[in-house]
Amino acid sequence: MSDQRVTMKDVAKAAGVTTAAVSYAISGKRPISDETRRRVEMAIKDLGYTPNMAARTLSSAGRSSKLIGVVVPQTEGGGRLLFQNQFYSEILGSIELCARQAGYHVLISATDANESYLTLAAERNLDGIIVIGMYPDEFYQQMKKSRIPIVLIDSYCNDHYYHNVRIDDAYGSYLATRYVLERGHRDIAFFCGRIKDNGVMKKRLAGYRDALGEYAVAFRDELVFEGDIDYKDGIESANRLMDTQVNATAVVAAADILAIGAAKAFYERGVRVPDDISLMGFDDLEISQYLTPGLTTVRQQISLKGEKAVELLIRSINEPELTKQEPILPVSLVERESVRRV
Amino acid sequence: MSDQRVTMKDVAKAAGVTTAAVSYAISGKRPISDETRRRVEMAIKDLGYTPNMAARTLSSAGRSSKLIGVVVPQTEGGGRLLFQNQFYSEILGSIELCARQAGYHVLISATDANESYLTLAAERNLDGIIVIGMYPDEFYQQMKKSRIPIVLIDSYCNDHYYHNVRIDDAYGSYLATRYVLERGHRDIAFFCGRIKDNGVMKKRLAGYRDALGEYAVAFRDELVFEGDIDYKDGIESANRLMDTQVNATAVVAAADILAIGAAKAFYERGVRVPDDISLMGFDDLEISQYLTPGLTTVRQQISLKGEKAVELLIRSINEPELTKQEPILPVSLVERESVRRV
DNA sequence: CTCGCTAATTTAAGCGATTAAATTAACTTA
DNA sequence: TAAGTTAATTTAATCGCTTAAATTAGCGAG
Repeated sequence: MSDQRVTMKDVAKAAGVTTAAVSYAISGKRPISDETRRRVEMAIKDLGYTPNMAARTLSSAGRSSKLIGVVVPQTEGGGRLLFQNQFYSEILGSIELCARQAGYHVLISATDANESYLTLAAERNLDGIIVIGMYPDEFYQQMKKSRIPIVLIDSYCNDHYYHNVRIDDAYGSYLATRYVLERGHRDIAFFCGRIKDNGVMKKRLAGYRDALGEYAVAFRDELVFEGDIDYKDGIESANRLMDTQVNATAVVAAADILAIGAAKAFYERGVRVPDDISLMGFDDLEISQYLTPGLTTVRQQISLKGEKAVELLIRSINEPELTKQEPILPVSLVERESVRRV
Repeated sequence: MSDQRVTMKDVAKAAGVTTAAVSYAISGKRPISDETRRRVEMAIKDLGYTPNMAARTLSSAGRSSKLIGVVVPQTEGGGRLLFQNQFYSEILGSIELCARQAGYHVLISATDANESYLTLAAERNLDGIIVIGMYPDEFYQQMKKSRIPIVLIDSYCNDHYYHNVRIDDAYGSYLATRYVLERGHRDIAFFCGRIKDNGVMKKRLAGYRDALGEYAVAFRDELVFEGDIDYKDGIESANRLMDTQVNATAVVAAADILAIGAAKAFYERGVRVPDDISLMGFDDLEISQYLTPGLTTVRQQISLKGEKAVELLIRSINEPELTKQEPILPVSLVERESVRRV
């Protein structure tokens, strides 16, 4: 009702100056006498003034909204959002934290990969966007039209408009597979997402092959099980593995959730991990250490990925001419109990 | 560089009318001739015009930003955000989805429970806020000063400024405990968050007591294990349970993540679930069905919570005088393999 | 003293929309 | 045919802030 919001005008009046002086006192873009600054600060405090970002965004030159968008993929199936997956929520958490510390707010969006992000960017005057995951090519074609800095996480998009934050997927997978090989396994199945449309999975498969090669183990097509990257398809792959008699003694999963699904399927059929079959994950989700048995996996510092992405995005916002950056974050093997010597 | 954004002025010029006509054509707040509307629509399409929300928010009367804030708690420990917890990310996902469908965007924030939300609300002209979880009293005192609609999820805050969306926690817990009792258990431990500062946990404890009472089983203080609501404290409680010789044959956990932690601790010490001890959860996180054994638990439709919250918030935005609403969502028991007859 | 110079502040023009109020055009109707 | 309606559009003010340009005051130097 009567509660008009406190505006800069009110502050100006209270401090006995004009709004311009208040603005300069706040931003420090022009020298202001100590006396004036003091009075302005007092007035701000007394009145409980909060700048209105809409006005700030609108008013000339700066044109910055201090808002960044985070685009999270949706599962094709519709319904469940992919970021119900631990991985996405963890990364989202760290993005929010870092962004806030840098004075930015975070808008989330999980729209399907249409032009709608373009609209979002324009509509909300986004200063930048972080895109998590892989998308169809046309998405990247479209997206750059926004003309704002964009950082991709876990994408193998080559377009040099975009910055990229990722881990060394091939090496991680190589590590995982080597670890299993070192423990005597030779018939090693590989569970992964659809190689065709997922650069991350392509790399992880490559790492698996590299390790096999190093141990002179022939790569066998029938040991590779593709599917969606969710629990269900982990189960699905494990069942297919058990049904076809390929006799693998170990499974390297290209994602922890696939491993978790697989573990469940094995359990259901009385196949014990690691006694009857060894199981290796990739990601090290928070849950993975609490599974029974604990999942041996490749750790990537998920929240570090978020941090780096924000850092890079903000740098790119401030340095528009910054050329494509692609930091590669480290991975490491976390030994738990799901793989055993054969 | 030369890419000035397309503004309403550009559209107006292209359509040969004034911005007012364009605005009315878009909003439909005044009658516009078919001919004009057609020309405006064409111009919008041709130029690729997207309305600028900052300007829209700023310009008079409406004063709506079509932006809602979602406040997610931070763990006291700092570091890890609580919404890395499946529960929060799942609810966040559904909130985003529903909000978007209703034409709103979602700003996330996980600041510690200071006045900063107040600032956020003012700064960004938020139309409303959804607050997930319990906060200290002063938080609620502060928050209502924002004068915008606020929907709390899982809070037992009585202040009638706030709407509330929750489940029947006591009943859920009653169901869980009764289920365990029905299977012959009499020494039933209860793992939960800190009762003192968590209304949800208080209710769930009450439900546990109710069920015990119904079966004439005495409530024993030493069977209640409090802690933080995370995996670690699930482990912690289970270890304490095993160390003190209280000899429980079953554990009812007031949250799935507590149950998951407990399962891990039992596993580590060679105590088998459900053979040696039965385990009951609460929440039915997505992961719970994939645990080994599958966790018997109380399902709450997490995403429904999000949907209801958005629905209620938007209703409240449109009907400012709406009196306090508190929809209670249903719970149900999901039978899996972690509880067995004794 | 006056002139220039610097520092601090004010003036005033936007930013991109919305919207109340005024205007114009096209019809009725008496 | 003049007056009265109604419908469609324009005019112009405004939202809360930023910022280029103008103004003012104070000061040292010539």
